[in-house]
Amino acid sequence: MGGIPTIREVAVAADVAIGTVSRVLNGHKSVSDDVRRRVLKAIKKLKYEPDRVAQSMRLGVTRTVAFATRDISIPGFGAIVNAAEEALRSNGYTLLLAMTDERKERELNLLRIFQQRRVDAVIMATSSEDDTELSKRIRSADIPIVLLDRENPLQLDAVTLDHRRGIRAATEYLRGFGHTRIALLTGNPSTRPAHERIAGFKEASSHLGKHANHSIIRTGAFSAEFGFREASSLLSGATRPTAIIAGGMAMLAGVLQAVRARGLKIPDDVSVIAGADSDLAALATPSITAVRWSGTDEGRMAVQLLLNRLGNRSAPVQRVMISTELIPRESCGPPTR
Amino acid sequence: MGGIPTIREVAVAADVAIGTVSRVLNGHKSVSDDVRRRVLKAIKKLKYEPDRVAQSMRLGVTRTVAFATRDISIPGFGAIVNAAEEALRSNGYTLLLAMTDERKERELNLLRIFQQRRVDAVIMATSSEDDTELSKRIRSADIPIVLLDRENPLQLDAVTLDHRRGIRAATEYLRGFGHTRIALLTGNPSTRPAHERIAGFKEASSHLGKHANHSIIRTGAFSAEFGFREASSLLSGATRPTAIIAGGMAMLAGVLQAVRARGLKIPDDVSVIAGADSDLAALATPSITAVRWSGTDEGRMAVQLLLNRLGNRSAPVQRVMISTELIPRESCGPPTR
DNA sequence: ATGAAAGCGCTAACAT
DNA sequence: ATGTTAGCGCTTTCAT
Repeated sequence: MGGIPTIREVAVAADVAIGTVSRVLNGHKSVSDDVRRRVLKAIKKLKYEPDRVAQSMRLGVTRTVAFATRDISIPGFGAIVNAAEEALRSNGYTLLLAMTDERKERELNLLRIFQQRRVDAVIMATSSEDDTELSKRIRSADIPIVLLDRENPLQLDAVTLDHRRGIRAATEYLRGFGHTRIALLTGNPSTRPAHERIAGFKEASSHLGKHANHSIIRTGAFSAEFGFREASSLLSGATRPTAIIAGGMAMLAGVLQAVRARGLKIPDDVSVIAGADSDLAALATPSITAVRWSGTDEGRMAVQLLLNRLGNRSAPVQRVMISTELIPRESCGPPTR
Repeated sequence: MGGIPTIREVAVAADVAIGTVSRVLNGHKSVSDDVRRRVLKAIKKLKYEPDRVAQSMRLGVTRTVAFATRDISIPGFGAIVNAAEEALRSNGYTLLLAMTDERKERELNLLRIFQQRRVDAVIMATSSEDDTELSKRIRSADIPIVLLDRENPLQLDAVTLDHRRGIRAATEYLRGFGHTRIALLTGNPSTRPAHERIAGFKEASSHLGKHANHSIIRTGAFSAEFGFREASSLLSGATRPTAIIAGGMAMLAGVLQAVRARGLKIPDDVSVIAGADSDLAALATPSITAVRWSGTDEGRMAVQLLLNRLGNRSAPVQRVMISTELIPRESCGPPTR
């Protein structure tokens, strides 16, 4: 009584039964205009707000969706989350955000938390697609899960990115300048964005004879640190690559740093392509050629799949691929050695 | 029975009363070892996970905190949210994220949603500090609110940033090169980060005579678009500024774009300072001098204040200011006209 | 140490 | 058209 008003207080104030208040709240037909008015007035007077927790409990749905991502501070993820939150909110859902830090323990832990909180669905990019424990936990979670740029487990809905085509285009673009010693830096090949990039990279070189193909592939992580480390080691080697593809969302910063630390000029000494677009790529001097896609579409589509799934739990698996395109800028030119 | 197991099923499986299961779950002392073992076994066997929704309902606390920000895709906000989520999670809380889009309607709407969802507290940066309707709603929300880089309403806890000192240092730094025609671009002066930047800017010029001070201040928004628009107009004017300070998180990109579009060189034609650090500032060529602070500290501190408040609702208002520093890089030099 | 039961705020099924 | 009530899953008080 002193605290937050409940439906009961509204009922008393309007002199009706609580069931009637509930009916008004939920727009049921069979309520007389007079009663409806009285109830509405009482609601306004008491500043009553329905308790979504109680509703969740009663209804068995929370209208809450969890979004688990590696690290929201990575440029690019923000746009996805932004779009997802907006799509979710306009459908009456609320977004719950959690960082996985790309650590399996955390993911497992988060899955439990999501389960306990009874979220209606989750959107996530797992750290690995072939860890059996993780896969098992994911499949046995009886919450709909939409994978983000992952395709395993296969029975899950997923929105993926066409990295393969993007990196193939990037590689062909570099070959067009005459590059043969091209390095691709990317993440753990057990995740889709890494192995698809590798696939696209190889496809672009498949017509080449063994002797003409001096491709270098370094895998490990999608991070800026990894990009810096690998680019540094590559660039200081005797037969350094004439072009580098930074195959990760956050990787470009590390690669640029390494290039700069070695006093090299882009594109004169080394050509660079970013596997994901960003402010940095667009506004660096020289600007960096990049593989681009719409993070907004990605986030929106994930929510779309989710909503579909929530509407029909037994519908067939949904798979949507977001297209990518190469945005040529100033960071590529012919090799000079 | 077919679905998710409840405490009741665990009780049946362990052949005890549900109250006893609850006691085991919550680590109460008075449970015999034998019973505890049986209960634990039943929990494991059934893969029982306590329902946090039911707990919330019973306990009147959700262990959920809402974070409302303008746009999570703005570089800089990610780090804050990241830090906040981590701090929150390690304290058993879950983060609920929502975008305000810097629109009052949305903020009002979000406040309602947060109230309905019975979040325990909210962290937010409001779009305005002097809108009476918004202020009233905020003060009347009976949820603890921690302001982020805002200081009104005054009765709220807040973590603020020392923009004043940062911009004063930036301005003095530019004056040290001999600049007199310096432009400050920043957001709506009704918000703290804008008026504090303006204050710092003015402080750095206060010793100057009227005739020697050709400062230009343009306010409106913190966005890249605003930065682009204002920098463009300033740069194409007859008496263009010799230095520009981009006083907003997302603004640098717009300013750099404008400079580039006019074919101007930094720092030869115009010196540039960013009011917030970013990958872009650090790795642009030339790299951009920036006012820097720790977003991680900012996010963590907000959570700290929240936790304190939750521990004592009637404690005095808490105010913490995060320090800033100027990171000199390559984007500033003497004016050349 | 453990069981029984009330009750958190709500919706929906059942009465009238 | 409206009132009454069971019950969602849990914690806690009160018995024993």
